Amino acid sequence: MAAQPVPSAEPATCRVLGLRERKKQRTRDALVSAAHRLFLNQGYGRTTVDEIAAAVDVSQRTFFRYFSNKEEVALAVLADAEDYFVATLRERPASENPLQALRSSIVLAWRDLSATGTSDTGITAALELIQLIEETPTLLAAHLRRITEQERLIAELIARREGLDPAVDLRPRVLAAVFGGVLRSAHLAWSSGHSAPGPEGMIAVIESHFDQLGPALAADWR
Amino acid sequence: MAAQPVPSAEPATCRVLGLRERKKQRTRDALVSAAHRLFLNQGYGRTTVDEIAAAVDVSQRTFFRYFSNKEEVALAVLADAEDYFVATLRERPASENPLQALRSSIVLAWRDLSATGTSDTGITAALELIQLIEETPTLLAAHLRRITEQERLIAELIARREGLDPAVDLRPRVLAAVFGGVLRSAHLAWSSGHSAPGPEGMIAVIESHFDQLGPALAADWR
DNA sequence: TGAGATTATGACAGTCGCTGACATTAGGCA
DNA sequence: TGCCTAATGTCAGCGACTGTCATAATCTCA
Repeated sequence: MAAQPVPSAEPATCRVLGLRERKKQRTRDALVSAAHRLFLNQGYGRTTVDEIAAAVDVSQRTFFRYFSNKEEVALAVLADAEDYFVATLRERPASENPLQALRSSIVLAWRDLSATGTSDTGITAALELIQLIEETPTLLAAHLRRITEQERLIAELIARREGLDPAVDLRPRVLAAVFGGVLRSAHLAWSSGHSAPGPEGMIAVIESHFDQLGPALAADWR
Repeated sequence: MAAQPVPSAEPATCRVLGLRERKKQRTRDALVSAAHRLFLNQGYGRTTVDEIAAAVDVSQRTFFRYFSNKEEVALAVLADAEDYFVATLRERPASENPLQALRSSIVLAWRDLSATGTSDTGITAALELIQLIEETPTLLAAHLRRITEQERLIAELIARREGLDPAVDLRPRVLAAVFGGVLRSAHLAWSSGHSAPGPEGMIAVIESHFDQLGPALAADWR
C-alpha cells in the first residue's frame, strides 16, 4: 500500500490513526451496512441483533459496545447527513433571516450530498432509511426523539446567530420546532410515494412544504 | 363527569354495560392508575410490568392484553385529554381561521379540563405525566410517535373544516405539523420548570409560544 | 334455571433486547 | 521482549413481550 506518497489531501488526524482505531472504524461501518442491508431485506422487526453481529462475525456483546441499542445502528446512516446539514447551517450568511437560513441549508445539504454520494453508503442509503423509518413504528419513535435533540441544537445555533439568549427568547426554539415539523411532514409525504423518487424528488417535496408554510398560517385560506 | 356543556364522545350504547365490560373497564383503570403511581414514585425504568400487574393482582399476561406495551399504559393518562382537545376542535366555529381554531381549542381544552378535573385522575395526572415524559427518553419517543398520529387526524379535521382534499392541499398537514411543534416546544419549556406550575402555568406557556410563532417566522428579528 | 357457546384470565415456555462481570486476546509502547 | 491498556468473547441473568393451551368467568337462549 502506498504509504508514503500520499499528499495532504486527508486531514492529518486520520493519517496517524493507529491500527486499533482503524479496525474499530471498520467493524463499526461493517455493522452499520450489514444492519442496513438486513433491515431492508427482511424488515427491522424480523432482524435480530444476533444476526447483525453474526454477519460481521462479532459477538452480540460487541455489537452493544458500538451501539447502545438496535435503533441506533439503523439511524446511524442518517447521522452523517444531519451533521452535514448542521455544518451547512453554520455557514449561512447573516444576510439571510433565520427561516431562510434553515430552508436553504436543508436544500443545499440534500443537493451536496446527492452530488457527492457514493451510491452505496451515501444518500440513497439515507433515502431508503427514511422510507423504512416511516413504516416502522419503533424506528419512527426513536427517530423523532433524535429529531427533537437536533431541534435543540438548531435553536442554539439560531440564537447565537442572532445574538440572542436562548433561555429568554422563545423564537429560536419555536422556529426550530416549526422547522422540524415541516421537514417531518415532507419526509412523510415523500415516503408515501406519491412524488418523484430520489434526492430531487425529496428536495421538491421539501420546497413545496416550505412554500405552504406561510399560506398554512395565513388568516384566509381561500 | 356529568358536565353537559362539553362535547361528549359517548355513544348511547354504553349506557347499560354488562358486568363483563364494567369489570374490564375497572381493571384497565386500576392498571393505569397503579402504573402512574409506580412510575412517579420510582421512575419509569425502575418499574417492571410484573410490579404493575401484581399491584392490580392480575397476571403479566393479562397486562399485555390491555396494553400492547409498557409505554402505552403510561401514555393512557393523556388519551382523555387528547380526545377532549379533538372534540373541542370539532366544535370551533367556522369563523375562526385554522390556526386560530387550533390555538383556541388547545387553550379551551386545558381550561375545561382544569375546571372539571377530579384532582386524582384528571389534569394533575396529565401534568405530572408530561413532566415524566420529558425526562424519560423511552416515553418521550413513544409520545412523539403518538403526537404524529394525532397530527394526521388534526390535518384531516382541518381539511374537512375548510372543504379541502387533504391528499392534494399541503396546508392542513403543514399546519398540523407546525401546531404539534409549537405545542411540544411549550411542553418542554413548561416541564423545565422555569414557569408557573399547574394548568394556568401551562396555558400561559402555550399562549406565549403561539405569540412567538409569527415573530419566529418573520423576516426581521430585530 | 341450566346447558352450551363466548370470552377473559392464568400458567408456562420461549424469544429477543440488553447489561454486568470476568477471562482472554490483541494492539500500543518502552 | 515484555508490560500495559483497550477490545473482544463468554456466560449468566433480567425484563419486555408473545404463542399456546387449559381453566374459569360471563353471556345467551331455550
